[in-house]
Amino acid sequence: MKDHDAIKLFIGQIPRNLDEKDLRPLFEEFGKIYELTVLKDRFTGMHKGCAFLTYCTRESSLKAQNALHEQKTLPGMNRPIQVKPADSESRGEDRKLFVGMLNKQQSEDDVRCLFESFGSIEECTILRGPDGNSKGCAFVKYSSHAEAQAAISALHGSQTMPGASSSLVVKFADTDKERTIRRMQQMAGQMGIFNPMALQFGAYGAYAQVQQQQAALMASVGQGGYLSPMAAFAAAQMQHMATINGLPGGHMTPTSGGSTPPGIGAPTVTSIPSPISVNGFAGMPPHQANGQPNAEAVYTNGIHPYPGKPSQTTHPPTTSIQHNTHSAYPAAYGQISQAFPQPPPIIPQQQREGPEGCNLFIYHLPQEFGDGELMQMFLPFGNVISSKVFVDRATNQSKCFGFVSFDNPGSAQAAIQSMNGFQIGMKRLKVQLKRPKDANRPY
DNA sequence: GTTGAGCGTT
Repeated sequence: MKDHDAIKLFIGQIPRNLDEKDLRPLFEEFGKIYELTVLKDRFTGMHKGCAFLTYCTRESSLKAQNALHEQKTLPGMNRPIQVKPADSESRGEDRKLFVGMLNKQQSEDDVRCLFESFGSIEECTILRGPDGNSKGCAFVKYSSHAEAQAAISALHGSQTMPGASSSLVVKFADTDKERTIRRMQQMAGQMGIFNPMALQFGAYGAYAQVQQQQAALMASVGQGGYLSPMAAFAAAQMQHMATINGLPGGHMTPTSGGSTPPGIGAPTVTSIPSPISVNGFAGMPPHQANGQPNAEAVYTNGIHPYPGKPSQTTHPPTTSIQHNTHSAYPAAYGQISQAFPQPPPIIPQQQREGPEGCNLFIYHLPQEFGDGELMQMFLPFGNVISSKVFVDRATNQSKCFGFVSFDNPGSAQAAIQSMNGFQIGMKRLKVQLKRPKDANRPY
């Protein structure tokens, strides 16, 4: 075993013809070796002329470092051997902690008090915004990894500061690499790089797929059985379709100042869910050359007839799902991959609001709706750059209102036209432009 | 319950 505070060493300038067993004798005189690994090229497997070495004790590492680093040149090399803490070790990152969920009133001294019993603190900084206000987090650097680890064990989650929303967070600070990634993400967010497809392809896609299948099956609406949010919504749409087609049954009706939800006029209702809906792309309108959504294809819940597709047969549910899953997916994916030759990078949704006139306030959402369902509901009208259902922090329950932001005002207007007053269950959606923060002009 | 809180990485 190795000590918990042993140091991983980077060994450089070693001849490429030496492998682990050749190197061991060289290093063993300073102590027992815990691990020695020659670095090899990931692809070719070629010896890279360096290695990682971990002794069982910190003391051995230090001895080896002092005795060898830059001290001798191995046969065949023109530079002296390097023996130094690996990058992962002594950049400070392994003994530097990120502390979150602090009270914003807590000062450096307060934090020191909290952390000093676990080791000697080399550095303690509260993170502050430009205005000097604490961001509620800090960095604490100990003189050793072990001390830092001890602080994590003792303090992480141990208490909740007054005014903080959850318990104290104590963890190792980001490494350089992690920080770079974080920066890039922030930048991407600021530049408004957001691709709704990312969500489609991400975890939500699979979820939506199931939802859509359930919707297509139209299980017992309003009969007491639980319907998942999207299923309820999609089923509602279908009932709506039935209504406007003069078929019995729907209590979903369009209203709202004479505007009608899109999809009206789709003449045929069959039981075949569209390939797109089955794969979680329901509501993703075909985009035309002008980049505007094809409103006619929207909100048919996959019952928009496919011209040139002769099969209007009614399949039993299971069959239709399998049928679509297997045969139709490539077609849907083909469309997508044309639009995005490179798979789009998954960039976390960071941009909250769109430009003026692009942000909608939506009220009377079904209780079950989350961000994902909200986005699904509005995707047909354009590029949704964010969707947010307001949630009560205490109960985690939706407050039944939320926000959707588009990248252009036209989409927002189209969404208002179509969705304001749209009835779901006993409620009608209220869809309007979000009040600007500097709310001088009321809408 | 009616207009984007918050978990924050120098």
